[in-house]
Amino acid sequence: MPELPEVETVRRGLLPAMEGRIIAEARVNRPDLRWPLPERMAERLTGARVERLRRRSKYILADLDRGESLLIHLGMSGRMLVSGTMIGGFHHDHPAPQKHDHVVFEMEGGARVTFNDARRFGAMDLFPTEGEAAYWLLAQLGPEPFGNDFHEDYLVARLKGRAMPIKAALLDQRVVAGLGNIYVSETLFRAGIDPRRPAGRISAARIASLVPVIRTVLTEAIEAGGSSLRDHRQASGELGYFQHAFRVYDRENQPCVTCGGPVRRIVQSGRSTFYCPHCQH
DNA sequence: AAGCTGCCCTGCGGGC
DNA sequence: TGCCCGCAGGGCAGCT
Repeated sequence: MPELPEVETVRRGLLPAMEGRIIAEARVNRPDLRWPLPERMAERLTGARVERLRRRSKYILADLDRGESLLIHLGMSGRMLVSGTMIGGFHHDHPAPQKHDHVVFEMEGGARVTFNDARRFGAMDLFPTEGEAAYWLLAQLGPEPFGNDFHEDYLVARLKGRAMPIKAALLDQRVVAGLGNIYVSETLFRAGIDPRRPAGRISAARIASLVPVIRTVLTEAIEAGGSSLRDHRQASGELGYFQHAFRVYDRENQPCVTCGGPVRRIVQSGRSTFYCPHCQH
């Protein structure tokens, strides 16, 4: 499900319930998600204070006051839902427990945060906060799209000589962190680049043009609360609405917003790509 | 070493 | 209504 905009939307929704607050009780309803949960996770979290709630790529990171950080990944179907707080002047009651509620945080002050993940491609782990750079799930990640390390010269150099299609290259989290299947298709459409083209054979100027396009697409998506196709919910349970702004994603055979020709769907490395063969070269 | 494919898992929509 | 198939916002592991 969640790419950078969805994860950022969830993080922002969790901030008032979690940042600066103590986890009064952590409950773990099963021993594993994608991988086994860390040893004694419930005990290691219960009583800890969340000093900061950050995002890196598609991961939410909660720095605790005990030298450890909690990593949360939503996989494809993961949700983090807040209840028991005031939202927009109304009290948000605790809902009935749902199937696939795998981890629950009761926060001091009455908020409850529930991690629900039907497909269980999500993950949680604990790592030493000081050891973040060496931590295996984060060590290989490329620059954040909004960070200073992500710029035109970097992207041109990083893709130079690469034979893989530009679609696959932008999906590679070592090149740039946080893009997924939706936003790569949307980015390449806006940049007018054919997703099948070998990354290293696209002119430097056109590769450079991807940098501001990526930032614009992600910014617009965050402002819309992400894209809700199937699973994505904000922490409040609300839907995102960027799917209404899709120009090509999930629009197979519908008219291109620019030329009116049909949007095409192809499969690249096992995943759908949507593009306009008339507008993208 | 880069670049493929398979696979983890559940749920849903469409066709018959 | 039920069954089967294909497909889904990710990314690791194991090949070539």
